[in-house]
Amino acid sequence: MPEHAPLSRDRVLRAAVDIADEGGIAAVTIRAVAERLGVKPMSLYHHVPHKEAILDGIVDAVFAEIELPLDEPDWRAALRHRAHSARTVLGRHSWAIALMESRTHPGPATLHHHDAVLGILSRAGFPYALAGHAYSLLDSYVYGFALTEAALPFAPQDVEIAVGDHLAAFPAGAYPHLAEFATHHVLQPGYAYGSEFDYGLELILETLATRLAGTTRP
Amino acid sequence: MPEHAPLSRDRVLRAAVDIADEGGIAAVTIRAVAERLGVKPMSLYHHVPHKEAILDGIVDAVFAEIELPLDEPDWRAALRHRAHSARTVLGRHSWAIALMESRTHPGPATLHHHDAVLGILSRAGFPYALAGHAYSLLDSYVYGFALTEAALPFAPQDVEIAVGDHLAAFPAGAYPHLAEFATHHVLQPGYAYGSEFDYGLELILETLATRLAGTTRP
DNA sequence: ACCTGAACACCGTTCAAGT
DNA sequence: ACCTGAACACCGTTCAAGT
Repeated sequence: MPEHAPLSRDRVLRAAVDIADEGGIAAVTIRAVAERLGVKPMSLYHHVPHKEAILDGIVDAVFAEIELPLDEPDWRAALRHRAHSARTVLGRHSWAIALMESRTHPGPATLHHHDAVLGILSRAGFPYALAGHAYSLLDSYVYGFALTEAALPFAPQDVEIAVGDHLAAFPAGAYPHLAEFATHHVLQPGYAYGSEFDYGLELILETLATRLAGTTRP
Repeated sequence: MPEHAPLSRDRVLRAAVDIADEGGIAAVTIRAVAERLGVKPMSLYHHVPHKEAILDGIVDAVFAEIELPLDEPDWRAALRHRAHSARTVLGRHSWAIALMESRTHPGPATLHHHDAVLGILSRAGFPYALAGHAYSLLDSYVYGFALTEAALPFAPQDVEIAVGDHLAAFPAGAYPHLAEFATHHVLQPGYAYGSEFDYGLELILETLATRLAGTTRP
């Protein structure tokens, strides 16, 4: 049984990520992590100073999963790849989005991630100011989209039923634009919120390309 | 003393918001809310079914604070105003950003907010598809920026000191692009991460305006 | 109707004790 | 060195009892 491999910070973090994926961040308790590892709660404290460190650690572990195409010469392709990967990873571990807000101790994977993205912008010839704009805009968009997607009041696959139920529960005429938008757009066959991601991403990348073309490094 | 006004769902939610503002979302416990209201923990259950309902309620209360300029004829001005207000409100209650991810029961203020934004887009002549793109993009950006800003590993006012410390703690050369970007841009006088918000917002609004000009309602 | 005391099954964490 | 049992000060919530 791999359960009895020696305990380590890494095994603690992996168990915590698995528990969060299955039951949300609230399910991550010292006692639950210990039980999954076949160990007593107190044993964890020999590998991790306190629960906060576990939370910092699993956020950093999530960042480590995001792919960074370091050998991609085309900056737009590289940033597109990073954005898609970030969205996939954050979709798989949606508890991590909420956790980011309160974690102000970036780990090595997080710092490496930021370093790599700045490297892509630098090699593409973005002046510092424009690189700052680009990074802020792209990051905000990607994390924000993941947040919005996670907060949808229904699972993406049953939009029709869920939105229908929601609308039926509304006081008649209380949210006219919402009702109109739902019936004429969201409830139409073929609609999927997820596909909005690419529209926004491409709009941002295209506009940044235009602005890059109009500058030179100072 | 207003402490002895009759208890109500509203007073419970207001107390919960105040506690979250002061001590973060973890400080919001049934017992703490009760104590602030000068009442015993069990009394809250006569006005709120369980703690989850308090969390749903305070997220909705935060949405209610965001200003919606319903009488502004210029759609860009209206959306700009909404975005600035959302950012201010989410900055004041940064715990709410994290909470949004797990709240899938939108309250009346949240629904009214979405309805109003869709109304602005509709009156501006956005076809359904473009309205969907615009809303997704703007919302993702605004929430994502608030999230990113809240997650900064230092208070905005002491970037210089904090970033300096962080860089000093790095293994030499471990994050070269980050170090270069920090010394040549972030640490320069006059830099403030907060001012990135307007760059991204205006880029999005401008590009949406261009795309709106190229469409007609189907 | 609204409020509450006691109790239950949980938390994270300390400390002293085991190997 | 690594692991653990017992204990402490907390949680949210049920239930029966008070006004």
